[in-house]
Amino acid sequence: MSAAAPESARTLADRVFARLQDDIVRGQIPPGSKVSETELAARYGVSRGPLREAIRRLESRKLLEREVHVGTRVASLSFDDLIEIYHVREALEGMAARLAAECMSDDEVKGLFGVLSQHEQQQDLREDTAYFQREGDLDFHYRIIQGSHNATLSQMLIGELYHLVRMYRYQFSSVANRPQKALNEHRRIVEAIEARDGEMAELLMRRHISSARKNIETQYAAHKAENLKTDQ
Amino acid sequence: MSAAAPESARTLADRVFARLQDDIVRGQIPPGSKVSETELAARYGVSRGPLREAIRRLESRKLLEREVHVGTRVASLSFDDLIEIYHVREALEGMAARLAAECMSDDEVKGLFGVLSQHEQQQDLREDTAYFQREGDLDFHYRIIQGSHNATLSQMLIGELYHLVRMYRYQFSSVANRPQKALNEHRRIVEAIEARDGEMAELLMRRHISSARKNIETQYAAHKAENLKTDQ
DNA sequence: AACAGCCCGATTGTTGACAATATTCACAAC
DNA sequence: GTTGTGAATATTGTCAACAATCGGGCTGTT
Repeated sequence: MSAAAPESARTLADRVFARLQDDIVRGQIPPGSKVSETELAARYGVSRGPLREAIRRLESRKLLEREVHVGTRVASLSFDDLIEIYHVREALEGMAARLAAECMSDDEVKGLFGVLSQHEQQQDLREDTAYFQREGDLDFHYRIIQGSHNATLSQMLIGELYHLVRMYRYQFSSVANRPQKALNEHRRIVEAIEARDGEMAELLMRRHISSARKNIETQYAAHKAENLKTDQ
Repeated sequence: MSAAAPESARTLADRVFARLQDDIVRGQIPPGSKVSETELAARYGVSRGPLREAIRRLESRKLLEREVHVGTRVASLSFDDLIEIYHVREALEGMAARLAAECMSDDEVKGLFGVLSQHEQQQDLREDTAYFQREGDLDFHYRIIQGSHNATLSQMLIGELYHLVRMYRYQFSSVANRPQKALNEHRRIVEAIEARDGEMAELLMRRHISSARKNIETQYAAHKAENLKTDQ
């Protein structure tokens, strides 16, 4: 299930935008591959007009890269790109947690606890927590972001950055590999929000995301070392 | 002088995108006004195809709002929108200052000092500092953002948010009204960066932007009170 | 054999015409 | 006077054809 269009959008261009975005994020179209307009138009049963509008929008979201008179290719995230994204996430989601602590309604906080205990139960039930954790992790972060009641912030995180993060996760079949630790961190963030302690919520969220980033960085270092070894 | 296209872009759609964005930001097209595609196409001497692509991209940047089968209108920033943007700026530019302190080259730091003393001189020369301060302020912030060496971060701030901020400033003929205080804050931020103290740089930058936001909020309150008075 | 220049095919950029939808205005009914 | 219905109109959404540009391959020369 994807977080695509509200309901099948009213216009062709919007629909093809949603479908194309989904195909890119899920890796149906290989990252870095060149895509032809006529080919895509045929694939989605659409003329090139609406398709080009969709392409321009996906270009704005950094999911496609265009070279004038040459063509469009699917974005391919480097590790460096991902690190950049995590720095931005740290800043933005930290602020989101702070605002959520200040602005969330009591009902929203209750819902947040619900998500939390649900994830903890799934954690108990299954040893293979990775997959659930992956989507569950997004659930949790989504809720807090929306809880900030800041549409600009939500748009930047959910509307722009998260597609890139999801694409990366599909691309590298990457899963959260410290689920228990993450769950503990989640709980403490929620507790700070419940206590309406914005400063603490921000601090904890930033640590949470910073940890994830450092985790990626060490994986990257290991990966690079591995490649060097096999290259020799 | 605008921060528009690198040089007259290669394609019509790109050119009309840059020109239309400039016209919107500078208020040549009144905020909130409905714009017709045929009208715009005539205005820029372009057919509707490229124009629609430009519109989609400006829609992504929140400079245009579209309603299906109804039309497109120029975005009109509310005070609430601006407050939202300043919260995001606080988070992102705080992170930018931190990264700048860690990543900037010595030359870049030197250039930052140059901008600073230049602004201080202008401040000395003229009592009417407001206008210079407006562009100078952007200069300063631009430098630090680029100094983060984080393209994603730069794109979000310079490529997306700043157009909205600039549009707002044109819309309300708003100028920084605490230039001396801002200059002092700028200097301390630069000093923190020079000392490679990322934590301090972030803290100071966040305070700096937070002050600006609170300033706007009080202006807003005063504005609202004024309106209530005149309405009665 | 290597390289420069040119031509051809393919793809993107652009256009104008056609179809579908929403707004508007007039008119009639209550 | 207001409200609801309907056609007319203007605007957006979509399409297929045309023009401009790039990349690759061929040929000819050195």
